[in-house]
Amino acid sequence: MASKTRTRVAKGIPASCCNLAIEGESQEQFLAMCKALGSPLRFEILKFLLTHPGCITGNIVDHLPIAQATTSQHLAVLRNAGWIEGAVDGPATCYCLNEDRVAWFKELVGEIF
Amino acid sequence: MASKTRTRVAKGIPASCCNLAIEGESQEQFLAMCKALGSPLRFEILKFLLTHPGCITGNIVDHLPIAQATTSQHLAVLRNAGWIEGAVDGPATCYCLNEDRVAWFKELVGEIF
DNA sequence: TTGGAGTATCGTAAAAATACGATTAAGAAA
DNA sequence: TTTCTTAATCGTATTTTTACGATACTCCAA
Repeated sequence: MASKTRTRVAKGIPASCCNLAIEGESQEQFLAMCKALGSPLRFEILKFLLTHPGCITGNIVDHLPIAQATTSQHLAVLRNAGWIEGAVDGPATCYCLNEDRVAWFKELVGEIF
Repeated sequence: MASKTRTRVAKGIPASCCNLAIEGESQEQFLAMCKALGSPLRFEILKFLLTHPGCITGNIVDHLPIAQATTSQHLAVLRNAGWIEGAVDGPATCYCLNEDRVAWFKELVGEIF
C-alpha cells in the first residue's frame, strides 16, 4: 500500500514556524466578512455607509446601478457577515456599520499577517 | 419626468462625512485580495504558507482534501490576487507570501475602516 | 380603514466559481 | 534519449452567486 504518498520527498514539509491565532468559528466569521467584502457592489455599499452614515436602503438603491431586490440581497449578505446593522425607522431601514465587528476585523488582519 | 426619484424624502441623503483613500485600480486589487481570501480552502493554503514557509505545491496538495488540479487552480487565484509568489525550483514550484502585498493589504484595511 | 411608500423575500434565469480527470509541459535522473 | 516526478492547463459537470420581476409585509398618513 502506501501508494498515495509521494516518493523521493527527501525534504518533506518544512517544519512549522509558528501558530496562527485563528480557527473554528472565528475563522468562519472572518472568512464570511472577507467574502462579503470581495464584491465590488457590496464594497460600494460599505463605502457609501462609511462616507454617508445614517442612510436608508432607498438611498443606497438610488446610488447603485442595480435593482432594489438585488440591493436588498447584498445588504442581507453584509448584515449576515456582520459588517452592518439595520435599524427599523418607520417604514424604512436605516443601516450603519457594526463598529465592533469592523474593529475586530481590523485587529484580526493585523494579527494574522 | 423625474418619475424615478423618491417622493417624501425630506431628509435626503446624509451629507458626506469624509472621503475614502481608495478607488480605481487600488480598489480592484484590494477587492481581488479580499475575494481570494474569502475561500476556506484558499485561506487554508495561506495559513499553511504562513506557518510552513518554503513549501512546494505537492506539500499543499497533500495537506488539502482536494485534487491536485483544484489546488493548482486555487494557487493561481492567490497568485493573481497578489497574495503569493511562486518560484520555480527544478520540477517543483516553491510558493511564498508576497510580503509587500500583504503589508499593503494590512495598511489599507487600517486606513479604510 | 385604506392607500401608498419603503423593503424584504420568493422564484427563477443567467453568470461565475468550484472541483475533477485527463492531458500537457518542463526539469531531473536513468 | 527515455522515463519519471512535479505542476500547470484544458474541458467539463456541478454548485454557488448574482440579478431581476413579482409579491408580500410593515408602517405612516389621509
